[in-house]
Amino acid sequence: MARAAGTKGKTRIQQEKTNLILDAALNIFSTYGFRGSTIDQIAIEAGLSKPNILYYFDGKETIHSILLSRLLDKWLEPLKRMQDSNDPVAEICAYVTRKLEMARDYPRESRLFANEILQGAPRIIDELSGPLRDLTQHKADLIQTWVAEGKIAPVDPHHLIFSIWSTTQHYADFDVQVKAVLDTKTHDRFEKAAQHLNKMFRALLTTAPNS
Amino acid sequence: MARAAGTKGKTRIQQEKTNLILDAALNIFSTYGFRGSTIDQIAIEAGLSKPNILYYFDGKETIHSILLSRLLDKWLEPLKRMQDSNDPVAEICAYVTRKLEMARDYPRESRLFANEILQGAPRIIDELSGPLRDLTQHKADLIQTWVAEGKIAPVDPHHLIFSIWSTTQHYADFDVQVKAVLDTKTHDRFEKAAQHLNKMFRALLTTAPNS
DNA sequence: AGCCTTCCTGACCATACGGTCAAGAAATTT
DNA sequence: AAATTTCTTGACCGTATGGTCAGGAAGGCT
Repeated sequence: MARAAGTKGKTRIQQEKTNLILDAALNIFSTYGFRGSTIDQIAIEAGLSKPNILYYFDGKETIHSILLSRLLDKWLEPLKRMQDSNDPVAEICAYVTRKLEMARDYPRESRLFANEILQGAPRIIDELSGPLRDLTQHKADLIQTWVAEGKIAPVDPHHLIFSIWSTTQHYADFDVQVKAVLDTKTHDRFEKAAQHLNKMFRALLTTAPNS
Repeated sequence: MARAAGTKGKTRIQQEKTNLILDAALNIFSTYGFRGSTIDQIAIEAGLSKPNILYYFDGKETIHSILLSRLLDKWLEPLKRMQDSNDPVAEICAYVTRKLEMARDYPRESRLFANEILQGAPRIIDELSGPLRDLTQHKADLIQTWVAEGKIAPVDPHHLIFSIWSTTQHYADFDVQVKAVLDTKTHDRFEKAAQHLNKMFRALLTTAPNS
């Protein structure tokens, strides 16, 4: 009988509980993946009973889909904001910075997404082949014009984007490994990462076309 | 009563079956993660019965650990092979190439590893904090000497290594997304990736120290 | 062939999990 | 305060899953 399918459905208590549940579910799903998570875990995390969870949502699958669809909006936003500019290098570096900040501030979302992709993206393959592909193509075209105009060094736009995605999300998805490797000096890893990535992409984009 | 704990245990039939099972298990575990995989799935994949799987291995957990420990050796090898050289840039780029080839030729291993890390590395955190950390530190020191000698541009060795790991493994772990975004022109993605990554890391390592 | 070891499986068990439901507790409305 | 709606949960159900076991089949050795 799940009441609140949409977020902005109804009563005050529905608002509170649905948010509470979705937040708890995000913790669990991002940590253990879809199959690795149980409704009981989510219930405990949220401080509610299992039937109470099922009162607000139709089922495990539904909760997961809601989290995924919410995520995708937030996920594409930094790329959307990359626009034409007189200083493409700065524009791209700004995108890298935004993406890294997302990895720092929304690691749960990053891991939820990574879990889904890793396991073949069964629930969001359509989003990937549709909106994500279109947006990426659009921005790749933009980058291509920058290359054509000689504003940045020649570069494969799609693979540039892949490099940005992978390097930034790495600090969320592989955080355990990053911390294990860096060990004690782990506090400023995001600042160091920002400097490094900025340097790397700047170097790539400003290299002389020859060689 | 699982007979063959080690690979090189016993009879011909044990050899064949353990290899068969481990291969099937790698398919399943790398696709669905540990919790998302079932012994029945592995059994079907291997063309054996569930009790037969349990005859050769103590349990689901054991099979998974064996795969993980095997993986780690293979995983660290490309980095181990990065040695001091008169041409550090070539040395590092060769490492990038080797790593990308591993992503291309051993995507299952890459995904198995990624699944484990993503979910907090519960079963290999000791390996990360021990051998992986030591090796990484050792190679970071090597890179640092190259920087000190002015042979490569100043760069944070650890974050350089992270960038190499993330960009190369991306083509295995996020292959579904890569293919969805590239769509039709997907056949030569590894060649294009190799060119792009080579260019990127070469640019980073040969940039003039100023700026 | 006969004997012994290795290999294989159907049937079974205990637990975990997703999900349901009737009935009661809180809110909210009148 | 009574009536109505919303919220909550203990008990329960069917299935899936990891794992066991006794007994039989197959392979190897003399």
